[in-house]
Amino acid sequence: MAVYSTPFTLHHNNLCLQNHPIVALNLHHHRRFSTIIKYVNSSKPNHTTSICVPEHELMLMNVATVLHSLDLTNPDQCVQSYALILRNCRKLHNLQLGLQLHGHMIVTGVDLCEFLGSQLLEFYCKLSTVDDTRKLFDEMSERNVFSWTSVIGLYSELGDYEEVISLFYMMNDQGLRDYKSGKDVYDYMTSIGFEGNNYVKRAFLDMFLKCGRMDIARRLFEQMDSVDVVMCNMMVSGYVSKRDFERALRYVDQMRLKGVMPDRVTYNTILSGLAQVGRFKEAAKYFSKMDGFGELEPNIVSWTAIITGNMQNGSPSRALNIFRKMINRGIKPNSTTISSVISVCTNLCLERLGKEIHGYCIKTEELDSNLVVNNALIDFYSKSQNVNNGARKNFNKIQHKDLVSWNSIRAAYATKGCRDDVIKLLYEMELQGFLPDVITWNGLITRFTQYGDGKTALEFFAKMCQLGVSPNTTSISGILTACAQSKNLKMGKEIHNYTIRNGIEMATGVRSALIAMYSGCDDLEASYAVFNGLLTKDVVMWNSLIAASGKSGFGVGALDLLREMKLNNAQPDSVTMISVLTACSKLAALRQGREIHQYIIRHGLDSSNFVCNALINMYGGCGCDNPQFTCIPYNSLMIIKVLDDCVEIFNCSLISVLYSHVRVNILVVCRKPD
DNA sequence: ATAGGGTTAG
Repeated sequence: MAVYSTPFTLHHNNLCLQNHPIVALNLHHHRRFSTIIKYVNSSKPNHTTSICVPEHELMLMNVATVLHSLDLTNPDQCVQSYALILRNCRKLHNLQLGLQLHGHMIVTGVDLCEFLGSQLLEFYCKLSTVDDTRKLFDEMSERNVFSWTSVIGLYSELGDYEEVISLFYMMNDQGLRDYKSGKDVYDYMTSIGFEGNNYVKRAFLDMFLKCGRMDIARRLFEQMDSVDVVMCNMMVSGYVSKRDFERALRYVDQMRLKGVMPDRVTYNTILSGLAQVGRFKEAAKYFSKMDGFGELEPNIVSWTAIITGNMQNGSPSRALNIFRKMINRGIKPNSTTISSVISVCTNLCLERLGKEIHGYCIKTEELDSNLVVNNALIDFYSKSQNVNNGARKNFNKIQHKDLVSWNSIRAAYATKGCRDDVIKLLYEMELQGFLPDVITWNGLITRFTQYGDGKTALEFFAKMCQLGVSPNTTSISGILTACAQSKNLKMGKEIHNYTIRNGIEMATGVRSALIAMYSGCDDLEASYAVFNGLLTKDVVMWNSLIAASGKSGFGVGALDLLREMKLNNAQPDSVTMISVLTACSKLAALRQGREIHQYIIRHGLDSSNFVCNALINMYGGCGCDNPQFTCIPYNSLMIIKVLDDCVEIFNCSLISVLYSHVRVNILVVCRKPD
């Protein structure tokens, strides 16, 4: 593991510090102290001691010793000691000592972190006055679920339901949704027969729905004396988020029976749910139902739901078409629509359109200053290789940056392979109080791999593990690709073992990455071994092995696999075609290439531009000149024509040719030469 | 105070 030249202290990992002399000394004190506390707590104390010294005095004496020996340069150890004493003050009902300790904490300036704060608060809750407890709670800068639970529990015991609910809303606002503390409060309130008004019930309904406890939510909903459209929509939304559209629709019927008419929010909820899972036809049905229906007329939310649904389900060009239709209808996009469309531009490498939309944003104050829009723009400029004048400018513009902003700007530098800039940004971010998450590391791993620097990608993977961030399947696939890229078979094998030990080798993405890793490290036999070891072989696995064989120069094997695949009743798809065509190209196997071409036409796989490009490549690789292209479908010929024009007129390299309905609309995306 | 659409990895 390389040592960074820049300061790099993202976490206080104290595990490795235990051998440090000062720390060891402190640990010694800590252990001694723990023993005493354990002894004080013990229900059967040692007779000789307990007879002559009362428990409280013993406690005081030893606490004083510990406080004097606290090593203030080791915050972690201090926190542990303070917390331990506080816990025991609580158990021994020693208010005075706890207050003294709080005073000591203020004097020494120990950081009231989430953990210590929650311990101190719990002490105040149990032993001190409500006012003092509340004062502490309000002044605490970091609150975790335990802190909220303590203070909510306090008010619920006092029977101050208004305060319980108001704290509940505050907790939800801060993004802390804790099912257990909510359920405790709820159980407590129902147990003493407190019914609560509809406001209270609505707050609980919200909580149970967000925790996915449909059973409790449903019971609560049925107990309501009266329901309004908002509460019905909450139920519909709950089922939609569970992807249970049938029940969601049943609630729509039910609300009609109760005399509540579904509104635009009801339809938008269902619409967006369907669009998010790619059920566009049904979504469109609801959309057209709303169309021309006065109050239910699709609004910006309805349009945006359809656009993002298409975007997130692999149809970005369709998302763009819908966006254009929306603009033509005179509907003004807002920040939500814009950020989604910028993401489309990023994915399709639509540089001109992206810049046009950026221009539109600059003219509108609301869009220009929006965090999410600017985050999307950072990524857009990063993917179009414009770091300093694009991504960085938007990053600097953001007043209150969030983790996404930092992740995006770092990825921008990673795209260019700037390792030092990335490390500097990690350090700067830490100073701002943000910790890197799994997306941070995955972003760095994949970008550095794409740049061709698998070594740095591996370095960040190690750093990620060292900091205790658990790798997920994306991290694993990424790091396997990095191993292939840097031909690091040893590390690749280690990762393979890791996946087996942790039971994550079953994920499709990981399996195909394993196959690609071994072939990339020139061990095609191992790729075959992984494949043969699979119990079920889906088309993705076949494609992975075919691609691996082709790339390793074993084209004959790739063609064999295609035959074998058909015999095993696996249906080849367009990805299969691309791989086998590449193999044919390398083998100059024109006869097989033509056969595959026939297969492509028979199965209608020629609508993908990638397949067409592979066909062009195959005929070219087999030494066919232009006349031979007559056997290529009409759309490919057009692409070639456009490609030639492109090179001739603009003198640029073609990176991607996109078309939805080729005869009608061809879109060529170009990149200036580097 | 309560319901619908958003950005970063793959």
